Amino acid sequence: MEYDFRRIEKKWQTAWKEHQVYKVTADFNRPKCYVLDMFPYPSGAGLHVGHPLGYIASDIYSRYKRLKGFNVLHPMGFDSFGLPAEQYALDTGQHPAVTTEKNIATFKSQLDNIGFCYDWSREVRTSDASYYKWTQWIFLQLFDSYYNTQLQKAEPISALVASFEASGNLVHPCPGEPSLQFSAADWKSYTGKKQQAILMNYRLAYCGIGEVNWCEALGTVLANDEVVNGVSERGGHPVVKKKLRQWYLRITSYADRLLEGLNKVAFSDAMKEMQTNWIGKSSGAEVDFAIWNTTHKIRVYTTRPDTLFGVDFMVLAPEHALAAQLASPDRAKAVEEYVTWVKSRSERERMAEKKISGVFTGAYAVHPFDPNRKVPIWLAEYVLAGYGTGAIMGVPCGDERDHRFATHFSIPITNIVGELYTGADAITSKDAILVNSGFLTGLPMTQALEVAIQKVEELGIGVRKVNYKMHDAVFSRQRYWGEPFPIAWDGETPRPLDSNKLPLELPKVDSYRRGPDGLGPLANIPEWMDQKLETNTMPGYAGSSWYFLRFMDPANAAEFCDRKISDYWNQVDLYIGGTEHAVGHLLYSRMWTKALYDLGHIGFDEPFKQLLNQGMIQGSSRIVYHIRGTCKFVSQGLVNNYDCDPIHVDVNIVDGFELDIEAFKAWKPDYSNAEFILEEGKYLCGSEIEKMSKSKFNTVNPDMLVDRYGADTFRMYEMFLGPIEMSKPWDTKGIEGVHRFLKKFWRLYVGDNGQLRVLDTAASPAELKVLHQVIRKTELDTERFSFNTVVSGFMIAVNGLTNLKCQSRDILLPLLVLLQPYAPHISEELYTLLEPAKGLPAGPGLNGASYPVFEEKFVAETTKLYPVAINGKTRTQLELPLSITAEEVEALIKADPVVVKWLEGKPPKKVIYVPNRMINVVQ
RNA sequence: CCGGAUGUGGUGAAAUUGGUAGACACAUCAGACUUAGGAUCUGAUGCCGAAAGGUGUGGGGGUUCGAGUCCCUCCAUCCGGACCA
Repeated sequence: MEYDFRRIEKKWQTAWKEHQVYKVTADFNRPKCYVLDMFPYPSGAGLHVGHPLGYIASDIYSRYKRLKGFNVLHPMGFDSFGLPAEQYALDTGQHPAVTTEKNIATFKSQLDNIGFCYDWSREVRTSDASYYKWTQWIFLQLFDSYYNTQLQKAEPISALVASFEASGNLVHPCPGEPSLQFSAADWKSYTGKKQQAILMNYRLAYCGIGEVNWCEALGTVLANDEVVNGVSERGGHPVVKKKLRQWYLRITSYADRLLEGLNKVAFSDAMKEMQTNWIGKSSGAEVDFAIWNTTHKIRVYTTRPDTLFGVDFMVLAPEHALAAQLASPDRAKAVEEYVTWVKSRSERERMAEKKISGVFTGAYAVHPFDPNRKVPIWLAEYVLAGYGTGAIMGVPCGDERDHRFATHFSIPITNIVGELYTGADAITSKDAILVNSGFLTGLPMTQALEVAIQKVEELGIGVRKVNYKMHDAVFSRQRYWGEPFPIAWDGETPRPLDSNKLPLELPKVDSYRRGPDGLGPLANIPEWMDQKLETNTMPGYAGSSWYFLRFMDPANAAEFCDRKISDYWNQVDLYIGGTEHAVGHLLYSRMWTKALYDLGHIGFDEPFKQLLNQGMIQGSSRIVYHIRGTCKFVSQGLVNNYDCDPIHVDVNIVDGFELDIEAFKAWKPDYSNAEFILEEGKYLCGSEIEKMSKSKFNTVNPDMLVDRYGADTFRMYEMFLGPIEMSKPWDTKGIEGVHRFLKKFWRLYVGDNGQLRVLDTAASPAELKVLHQVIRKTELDTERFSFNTVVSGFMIAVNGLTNLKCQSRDILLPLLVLLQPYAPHISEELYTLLEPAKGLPAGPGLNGASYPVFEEKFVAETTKLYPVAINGKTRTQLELPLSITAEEVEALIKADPVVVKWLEGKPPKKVIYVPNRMINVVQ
């Protein structure tokens, strides 16, 4: 009987569903394990082979942990709010809820095909009102809280009000407006409106004014990467910076805890580094520079106050409040032109720009330590308004960018490091001894740093300052398909809705066009506006910042999650997803977790104990070459003879590199009359490794592979491709090898006649050795997420057992348990054949089996085949007992004919013997 | 530009602490069985060479008895950079 994967897989998927095999409950007496995938956005394109990579890994790990006796929570849901659905609605008029529902159905059926062990009874969707009710509730918690810097934790805003009433804001300086100071009496004298405005500067979720990339023609706000050279990527319409009222999360208050928290989680060093760099903590000072002949001051932030005497110019961000005012009459026009130009550029473009640009304002600042020194003030796009104070002091001698700037604009450079500086490159090290630096001259820079800061503070022209590159997260979008804010406006003051009014449901709209004045589409609804409700919606990361909590208690109508239950399931033990979420999603969910912890709603302050990043599966595109001005296509090897354009062709109609010509003609009507110039009777395509995407026709649908080879083959092949965290191109060809393995595995149990081959005969030592080797490998490598080597381990074991003609139940039964996490269907089928009384539905099935225990004695060796190297090059091998002594080895080696030959009769200088490793003879 | 990652046969890759480079597969070639093969099985397969042997983990340099692995340096590719999710 052949391995009939189609019958087997359908049968068990149905049975597992019917018997609710994967349903889990919080069982407080059992050890738990929470394994989570980053839930997907259900795009209209459906799953391609890149998506399931992480899901297969987490499924294997979940099943493995279950066999090891853990109560495993392994849920799945959908991040179902988002822009593509809204864009699709704009284009086609279909409601996002409808397309989203359809897309989710596709995703689910595709996922079910692969045989995942999700507990679907726990499914959540961020766009369901029953879910976003709690997203809104958490938002209100953040709105109603502030960060107590004394206690380093969030507290209800009522505690802050009490403190204001007792002692003004002395104890709690304002994070949003540091210069704000008031007494208890002041506070009590303020109007309610003013009090609310002050509290807004403390709230963890707050309202402010922000700049966005506004595209009038598209009627929408664009992301940085959707803006290219000042115009929209789609359509090429002009884009301008527009000021809008925005909601923010005060994530900067958590910056230090987000940094410290990295010490208690098992993320990769690369991931920790990325988050650390994103937070970008630095320390230094803010220093005021007076402006020549005016009363204005420019405040700069610098991490290198020790180089203050090397200041040769200042640069303001073109958006800086003083930028326009500073320009001298003769420079005004140039300044204005420059500012206009920069405003059309995205932050990304500005940072990536290699060409140096800038404009002199005509104004000068006064050097803070030397009132006679005039420092020219420039504007340049390399200084960003959002970082630090939006102004820098230019020290060309000590900073590479400043050096390039000074050189480009021929600004004279002051040397403060002496001979080290040759005029060619900036000296960025902190090791130099300062010269030409007033009271700092003669000090090493590291010491001067401290001296300079003290002097700055002493003179009252600045303060010591810790700075973060990270800024508060914009939490509102001028979009439709997102969570509405539970906020109603009372004039200028936002009022939270009562939590018993939640959820504030997203209303149906007739049009998804923007509202007036850059407001979101909700502004088009009269009933919405009548209630003065907020017209923004929340961003994509709102729902995904806490979904791991809802999975624990998904149906709870009274709370976002029962505390007893979240205490049990606790942190996610293993979180799997792509590095593209390295900073955004992970930092936001870490912040939300910390805030919920501070407010006493959960008992842990890091959401993810361990993080595994899967690599991206790239597409391997296929290219055909169209001869310009004809309907002919030329094979890849002959392109040089023709004038042709490369065209992406659907990879699914190419076998390896050979194009299926008939399929190509049928692919698009334009090509029905195509002619081909072949080489050796074939049309060969070119190839290119790039991101998998529909537009490049290089996506491969898992359904097709599951249909052709089965889910078990597909699962194992995805793992077999290579290390999970590595990016690699997809190549369908290799799947045959894994499929052959499963057929071979099947034949180990079932003979050609369809009879079970398994007997109750005792296992031989050789068979036991194979079994225990594979137990060890599977266990060790699954624990360290080296799934690809586990698959080869299985292949080696099956090759070994086939050669040994193994039929012993003692070997073949435990082997099924080992394979189950990787290939659950074939394992379940064979298990039921071997153990009819324990298989479903009579018993718990393989899911209830327990993991085989590795025993060293079955794999122990007494000898080792040693490689023998002469001067580091392996020349021969020698089988020696492991118990042999170094003296004995040396004697044997000196007598060995091969060794003697290579030494040409001369005695060896030294024999290096590393037990159980190798032998090296040094001459 | 900034940040992160990765470079090993024709291809995907493997290689506890530095210790036989290329396990396991794909592809290719040869053979067996077969009416047939896109089934199955056996063998070969880094490169140069008839062989002996030489050479080989992106390039260059270093440490070491010994380097894919450690150090320095250069190059290439991929991913991310705050309104795509």
